[in-house]
Amino acid sequence: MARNRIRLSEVAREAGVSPATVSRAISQPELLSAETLARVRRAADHLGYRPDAAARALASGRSMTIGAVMPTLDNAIFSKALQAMQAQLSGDGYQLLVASHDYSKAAEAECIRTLLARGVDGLILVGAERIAEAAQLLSQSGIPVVMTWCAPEGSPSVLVDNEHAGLLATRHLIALGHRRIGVITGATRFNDRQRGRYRGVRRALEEAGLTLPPALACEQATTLAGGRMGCAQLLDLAEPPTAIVGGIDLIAIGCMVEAQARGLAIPADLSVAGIDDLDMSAHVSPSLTTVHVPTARIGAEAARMMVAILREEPGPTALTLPVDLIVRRSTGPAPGRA
Amino acid sequence: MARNRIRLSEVAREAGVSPATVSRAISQPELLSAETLARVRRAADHLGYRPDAAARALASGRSMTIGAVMPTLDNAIFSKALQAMQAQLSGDGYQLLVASHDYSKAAEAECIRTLLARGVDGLILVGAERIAEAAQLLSQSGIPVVMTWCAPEGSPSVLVDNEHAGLLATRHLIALGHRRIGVITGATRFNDRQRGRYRGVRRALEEAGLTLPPALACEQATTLAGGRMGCAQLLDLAEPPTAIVGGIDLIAIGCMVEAQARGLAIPADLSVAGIDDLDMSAHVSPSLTTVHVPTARIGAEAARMMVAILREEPGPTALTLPVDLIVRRSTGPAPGRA
DNA sequence: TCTTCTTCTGAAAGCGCTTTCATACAGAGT
DNA sequence: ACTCTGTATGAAAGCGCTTTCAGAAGAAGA
Repeated sequence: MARNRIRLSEVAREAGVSPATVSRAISQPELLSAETLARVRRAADHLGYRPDAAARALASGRSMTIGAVMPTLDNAIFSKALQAMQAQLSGDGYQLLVASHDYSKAAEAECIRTLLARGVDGLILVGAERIAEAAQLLSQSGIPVVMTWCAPEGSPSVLVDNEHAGLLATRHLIALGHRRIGVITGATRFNDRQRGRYRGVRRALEEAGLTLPPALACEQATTLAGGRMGCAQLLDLAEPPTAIVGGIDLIAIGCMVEAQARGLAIPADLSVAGIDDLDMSAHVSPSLTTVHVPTARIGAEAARMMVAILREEPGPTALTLPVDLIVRRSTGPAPGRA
Repeated sequence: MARNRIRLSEVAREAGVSPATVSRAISQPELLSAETLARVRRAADHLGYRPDAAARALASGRSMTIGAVMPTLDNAIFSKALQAMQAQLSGDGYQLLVASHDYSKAAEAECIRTLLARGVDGLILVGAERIAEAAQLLSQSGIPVVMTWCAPEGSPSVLVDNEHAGLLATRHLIALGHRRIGVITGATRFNDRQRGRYRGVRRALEEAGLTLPPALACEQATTLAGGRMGCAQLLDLAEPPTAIVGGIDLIAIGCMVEAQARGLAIPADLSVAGIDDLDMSAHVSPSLTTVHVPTARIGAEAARMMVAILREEPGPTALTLPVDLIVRRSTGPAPGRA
């Protein structure tokens, strides 16, 4: 922190008012007479005054900082949400403090601890599931928490119905006549989003009286490479599936790449559907049928909700954003039913 | 900020020492006797004491916070660098304060202003070019700045040789016999990285005695869609190029998608090369020939350098990371030279 | 003219920590 | 025994701002 900066007291002297008045000019200008306000502003501009955030935070008990804890930044769905959060928050004078934990629940707790120590005014988290220590830190802290993607009933949240997303993708494949449908998800153990999507897939199959043989379901890293590996595994089965649902688009695209590398035509030999609707999904070839998840809006709405809560504005404190099926070229009739 | 937190003075009372001693136990434990230190630690653990970051920042003049100003988070190269920075910094007890400006120089200056007001101890920036106002803010602030990707001589930086990257990609195409080579870059006006790459392309062409007709060079958004549009533009020429260099992989991949959508075979009808080496570039079909840029390492090294500067450790203050050509399947001999 | 409000401004007490300076004490040297 | 170090701790003064409380000044009502 630069120690040679102009201080509030110097502005006060320059403007011929007390420090208290300068402080009010910054945070509660409506309390001052127009004339005084103008004088203070002129002095502040003239000296190039910038309030010291640490001092303000200490004196006021508010840091104007929101913490965001994400699994990773290295995945468009999260970096996009973050980008939207940041844009929304900075419009309201807040700043984002970012931490990521690479899908480790212990690291997540550590992130939360660090951000709390930084005195964030609120915390935006991904998913509902965390270790007891983290949950305790949160409840002790007394600051508002907004959860995204998944959340328990009753807590402030911006959600998507992951189960419904899985359901939509799978129903679409069933409607196309597919009966052997495979599913590749990310690790479900520490990831309630993937778990919900997987549940949706199963429910759609049950609805249609179909079963999901264990061999047709596998878990992989939530990356393109993971998708390739999962697809390879399914295609190597004695009875490979005619369609695959990927728990996220990255996995689905990995499937397509692997299938094409093996000389299969998509969708003639294999249909592939994803969930997320990344930018690139419309551009891969063939374009990917997927379930659109409004990632950026999740970020923006979470930020908006956080600010509303901090300002104690009334308003809905739980929001579920719609997901919808986007049919493109990567899915088609099951072989033999064209 | 929670106001019901345990304070340092309470720990002091519990441990039967002065507040100064507790403070030293936190930041300069080597000054205390083993016995006192243990007593203070026990008391702190027992009460669940967490120091208040704002108060520490105010009293010490150090916020233990580093600001990072990125063009966007919605591009893997930056989110990956950020992820690496964050991992590196948190190991050293620093936290990242992130801001993004969507390639607007005015917004960038505003980001810098905001982060400085937050009292960051250092600033990591992308690119060397910024408006005068921003440059002035930086020099006035007196805090260390590390620039990444591009930087003027003499300032602390972690660079890649963008010109060399453009050169490598283009030389490779020339070696394959291509003579009409098109180039699609991001806007070069406010982006010194893209400008450097473009320069490299031109230099390679000049070396080979080739020219770059204006029609074969175009600027587009640094997105997949931008690549598609640029490619469409080049392919619609009376004499389209036989090879295209994309200023970033995203553009190159967009080129491939567009060319394939028009029924062209890659690389038989058109060769495409990118620069960056995104994860996905190895997995698109055909896999993309590109110049590897060590994005994550840029982030990690910038963070490391920043900490070293803050600790006044000696060490190199400018680092240039190597780029190298990765030949994959998207480039091949020029038509008629197979 | 004298209250009674209202509106605006100032004085001063912190916010929770760090850090300088001073002090106390133990051991070493003479 | 007496100074001289050096080490371990404490007292107290801030860091730069916010906010409570009180007071001044002017407007309005009686």
